Amino acid sequence: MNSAPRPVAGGDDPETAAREPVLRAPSHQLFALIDVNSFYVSCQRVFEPWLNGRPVVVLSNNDGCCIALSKEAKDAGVQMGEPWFKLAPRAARLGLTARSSNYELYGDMSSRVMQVIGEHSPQVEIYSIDEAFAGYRGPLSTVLPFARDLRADIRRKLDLPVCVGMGPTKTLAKLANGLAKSFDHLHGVCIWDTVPESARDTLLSRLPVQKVWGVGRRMAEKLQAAGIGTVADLRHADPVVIRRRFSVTLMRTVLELRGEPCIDLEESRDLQDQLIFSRSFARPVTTAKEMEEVISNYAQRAASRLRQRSSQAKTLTVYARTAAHSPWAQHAPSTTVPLRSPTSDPLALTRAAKALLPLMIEGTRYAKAGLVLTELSRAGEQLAFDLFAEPAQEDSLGPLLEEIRSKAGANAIGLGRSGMKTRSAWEMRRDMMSPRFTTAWDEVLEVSA
DNA sequence: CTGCGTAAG
DNA sequence: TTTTCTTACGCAG
Repeated sequence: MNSAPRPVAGGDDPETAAREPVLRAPSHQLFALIDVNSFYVSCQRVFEPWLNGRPVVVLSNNDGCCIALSKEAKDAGVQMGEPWFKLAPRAARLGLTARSSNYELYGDMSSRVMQVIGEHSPQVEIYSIDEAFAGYRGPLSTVLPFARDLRADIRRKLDLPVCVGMGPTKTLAKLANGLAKSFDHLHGVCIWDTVPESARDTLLSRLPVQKVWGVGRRMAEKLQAAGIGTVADLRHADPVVIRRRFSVTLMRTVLELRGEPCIDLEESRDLQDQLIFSRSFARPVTTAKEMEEVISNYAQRAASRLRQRSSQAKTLTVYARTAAHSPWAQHAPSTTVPLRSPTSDPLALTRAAKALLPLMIEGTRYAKAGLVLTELSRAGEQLAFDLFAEPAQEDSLGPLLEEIRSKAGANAIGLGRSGMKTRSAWEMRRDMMSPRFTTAWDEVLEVSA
């Protein structure tokens, strides 16, 4: 199912191949993995250039812990995931600057990055907010210039630093990207095929197996127990044995490490399987009244995401839970509500989400709540003979709310209690926000020439 | 099919 | 190894 087309060298068209057998340089299908260095930090720096060269961290929602670190912050000993309240006392001494995460800004910068990549390659798979795979075919001699040019272009157009790794498989492109990041003399670009054979094995026999894309901590432990500790060990392992003792996915990884492509470029996953909207609260929520406000708010934000994706949900799951290791009573109520017909209507979703309220235990200290929307379908497609299909009238509210929000801000309007302009106690803490430089007219960066 | 574990960034 | 959030996949039952 996931097997890739073998890379075709030169002309796959027999007629062409016969006519010019020697004129055509061998052409390889290669993969590039482009990845922005410390993406969130780099986005902040584009608009706050005085942060360049200084230790900077970006904090998770609620200003909880560090989710992005500049190189300088790493060098200063700041750890990924470190809670901000522990770091704050040392921050001044370290010269450390923190920023609340600003996903609007990152999302906007991300699409600009993807667009530039698209100008360089006809096949692009957006892999995450800051990473993309791109297909490349052409003679080996043009690969390095391609990668360098792509990197320089992103720097020139967006002022973002990226690393580019390339190889005959996605796994090797990932690996090469890691090398590009670790070795300064590579200047952010590494082509696996140009790494000398002798250097490859030395390199791989020093890399712990966990560095491989798809091998996490658990798998690394199991592999270690089987005597496979390094990437080189894994590459030399018998694929059949790996499939039997571990999994078919890991076998693909082994083959990919050997240069045999097994994982396709997925250019467009046109419809995601599910949409999750969940947030921890700045302060615990203990009453049904407050929880109603929370889930109404979440349902409306989930609805607008659904709309942005031109998608509709048939099923909604709503849950809340107490903090994982709190000394207080634990509770994790959750319920799944089948919706009458696929919808992205904020009213319908809000109504459904209220099914959580009777399951709550009044007085319990809930720390987080969320919605899971599943059985997604494209908006507009309706089941042929759905007797219960909602009339189109219910649909008109969503776009209206959207329009008002985009003009007046996300909290300008809402349904029921969630429409308050003043911030509620449970809402995210974002004390160190920088403006939304690229997406909100009233926060646009001012330039003085 | 559902729930759980693993992995990713 | 998590004090974040989101998505996906494989496996067991």
